[in-house]
Amino acid sequence: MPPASGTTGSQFDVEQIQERWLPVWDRLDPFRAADDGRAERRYMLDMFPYPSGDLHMGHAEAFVLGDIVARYWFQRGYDVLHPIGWDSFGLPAENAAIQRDAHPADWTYANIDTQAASFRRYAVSFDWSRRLATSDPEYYRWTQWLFLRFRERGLAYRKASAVNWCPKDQTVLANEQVVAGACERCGTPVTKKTLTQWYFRITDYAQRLLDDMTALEGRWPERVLTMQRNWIGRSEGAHVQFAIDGREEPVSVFTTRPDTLFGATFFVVAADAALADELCAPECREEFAAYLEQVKRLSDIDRLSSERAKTGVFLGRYAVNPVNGERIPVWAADYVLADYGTGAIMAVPAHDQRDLDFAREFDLPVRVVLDTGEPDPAVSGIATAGEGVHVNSGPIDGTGKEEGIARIVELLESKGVGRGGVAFRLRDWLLSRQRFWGAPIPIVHCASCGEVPVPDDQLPVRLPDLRGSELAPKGVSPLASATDWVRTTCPRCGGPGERDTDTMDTFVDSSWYYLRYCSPSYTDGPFDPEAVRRWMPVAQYVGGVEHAILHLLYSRFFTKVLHDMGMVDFVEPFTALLNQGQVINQGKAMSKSLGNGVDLGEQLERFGVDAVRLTMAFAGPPEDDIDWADLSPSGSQRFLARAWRLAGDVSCPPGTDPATGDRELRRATAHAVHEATAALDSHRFNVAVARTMELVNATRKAIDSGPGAADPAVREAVEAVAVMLSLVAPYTAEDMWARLGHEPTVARVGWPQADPDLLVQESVTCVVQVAGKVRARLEVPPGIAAAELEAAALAEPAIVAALSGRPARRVIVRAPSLVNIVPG
RNA sequence: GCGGGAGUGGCGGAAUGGCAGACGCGCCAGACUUAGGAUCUGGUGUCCGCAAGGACGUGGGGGUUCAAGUCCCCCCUCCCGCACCA
Repeated sequence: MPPASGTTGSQFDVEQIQERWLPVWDRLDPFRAADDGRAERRYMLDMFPYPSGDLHMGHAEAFVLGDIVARYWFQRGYDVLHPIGWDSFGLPAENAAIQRDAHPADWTYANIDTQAASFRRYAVSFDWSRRLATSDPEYYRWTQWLFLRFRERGLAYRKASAVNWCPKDQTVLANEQVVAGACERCGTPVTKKTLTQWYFRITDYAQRLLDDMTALEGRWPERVLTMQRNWIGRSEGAHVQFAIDGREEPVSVFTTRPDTLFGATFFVVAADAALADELCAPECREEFAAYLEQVKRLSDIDRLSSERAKTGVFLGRYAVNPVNGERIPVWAADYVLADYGTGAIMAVPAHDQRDLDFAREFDLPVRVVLDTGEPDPAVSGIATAGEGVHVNSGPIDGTGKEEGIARIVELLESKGVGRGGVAFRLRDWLLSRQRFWGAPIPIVHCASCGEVPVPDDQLPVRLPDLRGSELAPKGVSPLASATDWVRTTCPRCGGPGERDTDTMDTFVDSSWYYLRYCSPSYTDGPFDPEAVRRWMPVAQYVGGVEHAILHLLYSRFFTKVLHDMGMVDFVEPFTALLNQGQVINQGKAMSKSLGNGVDLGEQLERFGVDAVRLTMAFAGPPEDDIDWADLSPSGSQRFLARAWRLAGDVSCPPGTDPATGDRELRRATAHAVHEATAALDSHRFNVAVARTMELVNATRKAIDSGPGAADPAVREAVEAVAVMLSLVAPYTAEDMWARLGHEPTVARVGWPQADPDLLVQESVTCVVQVAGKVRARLEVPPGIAAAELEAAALAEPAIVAALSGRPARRVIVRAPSLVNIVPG
């Protein structure tokens, strides 16, 4: 039997209210997705958490915002999918396991249980039946399955190259995980190491990842789109072939300024590219080898330092400029990147600052081919990279930049030595990790068959049982030491084989979890295509901007691949994205070293769940950072108590027709509902709360000094308050609902409708301005005619006075709210 | 350097080109109280004024408009992202 009354007494007892309603909600399970086709479906997704410990203030902020959206949709009658799960593979679990001499799963699943309990108490409207964790074998089985499908399509492949290496975590990192030359996770400067690793061919999708962003315009934060565009980094230009003395094949370079081709005075190859080694003449070998050693020792941080002088060595070879046949020296340098374009460039020192710096360092010639009217770069040291008129450029002399580019590209194409084209900054996604706690790469290496995929019916390839010090980083994957696990038979020939000992980047796990939620226990594939058709794409995604590139780009890539495989019928997974701001304290990010951390559990203990949720929602626009020191959870608690007391004051019985109630309060209710609805639709949660507060104030006034507690309009108002509060302060709302004589749960009773008749005001305050300044106010009927309003305004004594005899040169009337008189 | 975003009371923040400062915090005063870190009421942008009232006011400067926090141009400051990508 659900309790038909709320907590008793006249004191707002937070603790008692929370204890009362939690078990009731457990029993009712009010937020399970029906998926029965009776209502329009909407998918509200929060970025799933990493189970690093208990929930913190940041989680509280992010999840309350998503929860308000989900609860609002529930109230509006949608069939809402609002799932929760855990991104539960990853390094911290391994470190904890080493420290405690335990298995990473012990720590991981204990933390998941802790967070789940906290989410329950925090009253997030999850469909708990869909709970998943990426470290569950039933989940990573399908991560492995997807990897194999990608491989079949040529989208997962192995290659040797110089990769980012974190010396502390003892693992490779994807480009996206290197921030300013340091490991995104631990901040250790990243070094390079040549290894054979697995990659996803995300570069095949670069153009589509870029193009499809137009559909996200206006629905995703602009800065996220910008960051992705920058990351993909599309450049237009030309590929130009340079013949090299003594080499059969020409070397192609990419340039965005083919119009400056006549100004190329030397040629540079990335020192760490295979090409440099190949091109090096025997007499330069020694010097080159020494230089290469020096380059490899540099960390990215040192290498990227902008103050650093250019370095390089001459390779003893010459390249031939295809447009003028000029022989130019070939150098190796580290300012050219091995993995962008072809790892080689034509250097035009007059019009590219980097090339100019290099030329000045090594006394190479500088030839101006574009007159921009600026000082000679050879003298000033400043390359002129803008617009101008071409000189010393044979057939394109006299042309500008645009035309010069077009003409050169034409010339190159006609001679068969180049073509117009694009280059992307985006690199393929390095997915192997030399770590234990991740999804094993389902490949067997066989001496006679090579790379052999593990057959689907043998998935998942489960992790061996390693624990404690067995997981300590040693530069190769801990899996390699599990010899019984590594040794296997080749699925193809039956001979001896060895398992791949790397695991997948955890971003692979999170690139498809939103699909798994649609059918979390499906056993015939990663997801039931029908369920995905019903729920996807995600209508609203909520999460931190720290995933602007990594997770969101990878998920978009996965979705497009799955689309091409015919498994989904959409190309973008997340229709709308909301980036919540950070919770900071005293102007700074919370941190242990600053000692300014705020403990979520302690806040919840002191102020109650609802007050903390309300404080987060009311603080300001959801995407702004909120400084906890500026806020007042105790003020939130006071407000909730005030709202709660209203429910105890209502004295007409449930079901009373409000039509006979006080019209002024009824209008206030309609107005509050109307405004709150608009605010919620545009994610202005703080404004929605403010409108609820106004209604509480108006209702208090009506009870104490208006029509009184027995007026039916009072009940109508308080019931509206309870429903509006059910999004933000579910405990308080539920208890109010019970005190009003209703059964639980208020969360599913439906959003109030504002009666349009009540939204029309009986009279409107019209502002009368003279020369744009307010000089009088008139109470007028809302339907007043413009001419009548103008006459009334001109007759107003204060207006006559303000005009002081001047005639009205012009009168602007915006009936019924404004009249502006422009004096002559 | 390139790109993105933001500057409104003591504070967090409101405001389809149409009454700037909603709502809240804080503060002041009052009521009820043995008491108040409870509750309720009123006040609270700045300046002048006893008041009525007036002037000024959304980072700075121009502009468009009957009317600008809002639109346009220039400048200043702050935050964020990228940063040898040829």
